[in-house]
Amino acid sequence: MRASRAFITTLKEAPAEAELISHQLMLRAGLIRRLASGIYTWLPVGLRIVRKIEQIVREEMDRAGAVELSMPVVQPAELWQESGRWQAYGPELLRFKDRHEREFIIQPTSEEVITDLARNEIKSYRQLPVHLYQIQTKFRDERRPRFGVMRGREFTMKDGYSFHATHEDLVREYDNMYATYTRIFQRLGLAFRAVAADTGSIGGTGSHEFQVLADSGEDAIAFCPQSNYAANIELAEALAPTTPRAAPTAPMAQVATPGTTSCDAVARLLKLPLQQTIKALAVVHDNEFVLLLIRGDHSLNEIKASKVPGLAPFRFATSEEIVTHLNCKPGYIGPVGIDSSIRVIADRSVATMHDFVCGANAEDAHLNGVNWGRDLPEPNLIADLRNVQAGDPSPDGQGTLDICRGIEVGHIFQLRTKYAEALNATVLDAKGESRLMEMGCYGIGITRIVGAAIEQGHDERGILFPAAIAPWTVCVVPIGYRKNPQVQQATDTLYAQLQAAGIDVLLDDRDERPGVLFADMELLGIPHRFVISEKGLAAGTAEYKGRRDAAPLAIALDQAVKHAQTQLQANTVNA
RNA sequence: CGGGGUGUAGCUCAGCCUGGUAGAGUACUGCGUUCGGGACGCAGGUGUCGGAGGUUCAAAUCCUCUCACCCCGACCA
Repeated sequence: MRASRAFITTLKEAPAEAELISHQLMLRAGLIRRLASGIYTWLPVGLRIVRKIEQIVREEMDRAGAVELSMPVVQPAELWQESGRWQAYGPELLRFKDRHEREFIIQPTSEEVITDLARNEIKSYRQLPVHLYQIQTKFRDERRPRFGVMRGREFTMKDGYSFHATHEDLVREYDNMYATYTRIFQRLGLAFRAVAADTGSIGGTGSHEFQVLADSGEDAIAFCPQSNYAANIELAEALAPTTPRAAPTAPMAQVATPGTTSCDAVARLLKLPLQQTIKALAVVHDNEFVLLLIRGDHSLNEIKASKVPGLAPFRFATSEEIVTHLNCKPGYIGPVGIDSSIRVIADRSVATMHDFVCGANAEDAHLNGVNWGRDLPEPNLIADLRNVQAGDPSPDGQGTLDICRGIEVGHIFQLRTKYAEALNATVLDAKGESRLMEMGCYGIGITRIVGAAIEQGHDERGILFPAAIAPWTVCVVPIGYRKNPQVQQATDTLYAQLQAAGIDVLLDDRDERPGVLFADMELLGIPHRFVISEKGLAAGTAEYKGRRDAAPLAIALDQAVKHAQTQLQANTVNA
């Protein structure tokens, strides 16, 4: 393609709306333009990237035995009412009425429609397994759209759904998808990690997220360098300390801590390690006031807390409620001397502490040297309540955990019979008996991948796209294309040769100074560049430079195509 | 939804406090010079100052309301 026809609309400065580097670069490179909050136009250059990602996903899904279909973006409310998600999904589900006052939604996913299709079309176990997928526009009315295309409201997702006669067969397909997703993200040229994920209301272990590793990611990942363990921090188990609780060595004493409300500040005031303090978090479940105890240097994992039997759903108590139940302002509350009707749930690490520090339930005061059994009753319940942190033992017992951040770009999930049950999707088994179909679902955030790839690959000059998803893999930049006939002829020849070799090449024929051309090609992240100049032609060479290379290389003109092919080959192997 | 912030030329922003002719850079158009790293000169076009109401002789500027957008926290590809 010729750059003069490609609708390249780059910006020197990033619009003020963008905070994240990938968002800034996408705007500057002219990949997207914002239409409304969380809603973007994909400009021609950006769309090329999206299409390349889609194509890789499509090829690998097809290779894995899935078949593509397309379901409507607009779906009738009835199916969503039948599944219960009309109520459960909440305000993120965009609803509207047609001219007949009938209610509709714009799909955030398509479990209802696919299950409806399956129950109508699939009657026998002999028709199974089936795996159907689509690459479609989704809409989720996010509370807070941000980071451009990484958390937009309208986005493109590949969503696949598989149907099975048995759970064993679902597990087989789940493993198949795990391998397929691994291939897809490898082909896309991304550094990623598959991590165990929360299965929410379904339970069990059947869910993995595929996370692109990036410091700006919204998710925290706990992984073990010594083993294969990796999990979303929401899920990663914090093991109970192996050393038993030590005997008390000090009497309990009240100490004055005026104006000192955080564990950190208390520890500094008393010159004690933060690990010796306890923070009490007051929550309310179904009108019951409950105290959760976490070690001072730990943070509460709300997902874990909401899984504690008899605690979900919970919310944090208000200041007024805290004063009512503990007769003390927040900041100085603790588990000692409280009404015995108040349940105390302690994190595993708290349960083995001794001689610890906690709030005294009196303003400007804490207690030091507190010990379980002696100064207060044993906790009503001991549970895993905290987020793991770096240095914690790995749950698989094979080393210590480290923490990194990631961007979720894929998620695979064993749905089991949740939707089949809600929509009564059954087949007859070999004995002629009716059985619910087992279901899996598998998502890939196509448009999010563009942002994630840029987040992972950029420098001060712009984007560093992996060759597989770059808008063009090679560009040819002539110096003096419109002024020097020799340059023009040599450029056209190389361009034609590269095209004939099946390479996706961009010829920058724009009537601009060389600096502008170089700057744009680098901003766009095109991985390979040839420069044709009068100087080079005199020596019979073109100049080659990889986007990540420090210095250019002179290549004989008749070797240029071969050189490009070699570079692309190397690039593919790397990816 | 709670907290913070911003709306002035396509883009980045100044002007607002202290009311009085709407500005700069960049981008755009024309001409000339320049041409291997986002050139230079000259000339030119560019705005309902987010919107509505109010105060005032006079509002981008002060007041009220409203809308949009961005950032920080609870959800998800």
